[in-house]
Amino acid sequence: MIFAGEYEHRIDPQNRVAIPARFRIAFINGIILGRAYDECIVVYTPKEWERAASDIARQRSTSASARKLARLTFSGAFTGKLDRSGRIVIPSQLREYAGLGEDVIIVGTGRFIEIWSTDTWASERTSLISQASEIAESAPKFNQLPTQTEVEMDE
Amino acid sequence: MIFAGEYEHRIDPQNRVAIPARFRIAFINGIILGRAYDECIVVYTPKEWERAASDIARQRSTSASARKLARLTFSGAFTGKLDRSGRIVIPSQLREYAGLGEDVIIVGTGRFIEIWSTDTWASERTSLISQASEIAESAPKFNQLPTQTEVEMDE
DNA sequence: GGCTATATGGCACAATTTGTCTGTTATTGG
DNA sequence: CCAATAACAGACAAATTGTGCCATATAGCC
Repeated sequence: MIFAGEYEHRIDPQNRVAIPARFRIAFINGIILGRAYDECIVVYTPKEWERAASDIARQRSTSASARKLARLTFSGAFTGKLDRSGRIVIPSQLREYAGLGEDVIIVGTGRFIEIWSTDTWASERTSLISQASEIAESAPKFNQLPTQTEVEMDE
Repeated sequence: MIFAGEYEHRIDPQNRVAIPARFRIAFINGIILGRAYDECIVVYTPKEWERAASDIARQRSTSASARKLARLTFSGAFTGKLDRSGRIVIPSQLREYAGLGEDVIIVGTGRFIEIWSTDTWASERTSLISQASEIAESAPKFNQLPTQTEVEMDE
């Protein structure tokens, strides 16, 4: 499944937020929330998470940089599952990291989802749009996923 | 099982600390605490400990650095098991080494867990996040564990 | 306009964490 | 060698937190 679109949602007093209904089938086997490299939360499907995590977990821990990468990646990752009404709990560490208030924006970004604070997203969005053609130009041709790693386009 | 997330816990007057409930199934056959290469305690599953230990023990003892590594690793390792409420006793040597006070942070870092003093972790965490992109790029693709050493992503 | 499906608020139960207590073992001093 | 005290390990219990379930309201769609 390819995730796309922006959706406005609200975090309840118990730190839960509803995943947009159209995305839920992708998370029946669980959901992984991670600290993104940007000021937001990444949401992985188990499959996508495995792809991102297994290489990192396999590294030898005698290397300091390997340990750092593992720590960075895994310390910010939380596994969970949807409740009966399609919600997930947002761990406080991630809420704080992404500066989430009550209102959040859930953004589909292809192979995964992102959760942004409304304000942060607003400025990110503006900046993206205004730099659109520069961004498109800088598309890296290297550093791609293996070609046999086919992305499933439908469900 | 892949360990992930940060969890705040407290050491009781008898130097015991609870392992986060979601991690416990991995330790039903025992638990090994070791002096980490960084300022924290590493927590291995028996399986993972065996893998790490045999890697080191296999080396020729004609090499001075191999002997030192073995000494460093094994002298700081303690075996134990969880009590009925999922707690382990932290040996005083390790407590002192990691500078643990009452409050500790238990961090999942992939194949094992780490126990940090709250303060030390706070600064490590900040440093990791601020260097995130450098760390991500420095990821060594070499020096991985054998591929047949599959990392189990789910329970 | 009504109906279906989705989002959100609240509530109750269950599980987890942590503090305490007791029994046992080891150690030290008489 | 025995006894007393201190440390440790195990078990128990309570309180807080978290999780799951249900009900209601809202929005979108036919």
